[in-house]
Amino acid sequence: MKESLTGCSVEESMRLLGGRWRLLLVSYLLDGPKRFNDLRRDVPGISQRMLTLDLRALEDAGLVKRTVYPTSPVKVEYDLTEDGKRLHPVVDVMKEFGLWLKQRDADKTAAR
Amino acid sequence: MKESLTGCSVEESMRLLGGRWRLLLVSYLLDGPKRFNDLRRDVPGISQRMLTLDLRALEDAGLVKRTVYPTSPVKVEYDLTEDGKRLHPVVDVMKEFGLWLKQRDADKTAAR
DNA sequence: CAGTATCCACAATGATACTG
DNA sequence: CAGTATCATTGTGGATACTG
Repeated sequence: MKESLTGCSVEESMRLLGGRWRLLLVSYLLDGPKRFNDLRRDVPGISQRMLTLDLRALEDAGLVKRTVYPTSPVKVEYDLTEDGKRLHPVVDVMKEFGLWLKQRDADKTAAR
Repeated sequence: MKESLTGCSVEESMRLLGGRWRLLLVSYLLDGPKRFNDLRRDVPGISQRMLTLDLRALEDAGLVKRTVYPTSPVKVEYDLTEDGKRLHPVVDVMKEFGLWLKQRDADKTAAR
């Protein structure tokens, strides 16, 4: 394969996952299936609107599966698909970098 | 101040790297130091403005070092710092996922 | 419970022109 | 060559109210 394609695949990933919440949602879904309001609780700060939009985007990308149980009131479960589970290493590496970054900046602030 | 939950470090990373171009720029800088116009060529589609802004952001985050050689005309080199090189695994994993994603979608399109 | 529907603010990005 | 400056457009996210 051409070299030019490899660079663009980073862009490709970021286009899908680059929002503020998407990868974060995925990181919670790695624990197992979750309901809508579970995710609202897990991700304090996200609005209903963004939660819906990002879940839809992940669903459209085939990374998340939405299951509706026709109880009353309805129960909806979100779960990673097999494709979605491919994000595990992505989440891990982002988490690790984020932790390091926060630690570094904490040290920087402390040193001032 | 936000809570220091593990999940939030994913958010932390994405806040810094979540733009359209930043991680892509880093991926090219992993090859070695590059000049401004090298990067413009490497990343077709990026505007001068965004290239400047994102390089500044990465510089401010301590991930990229900017070196000016006082020749005429001036030569400016951008290079990853040691901290910036910590992004290598991030880039790798994003590249890998992006490649897989493009391949999957190509197959999907072909099957239509 | 799990959403939609609106409306709005602001950030991100782009286009174009100009400069030391 | 390596940028700035300015303006316009698009995208992202938030607030609030409402619904089956």
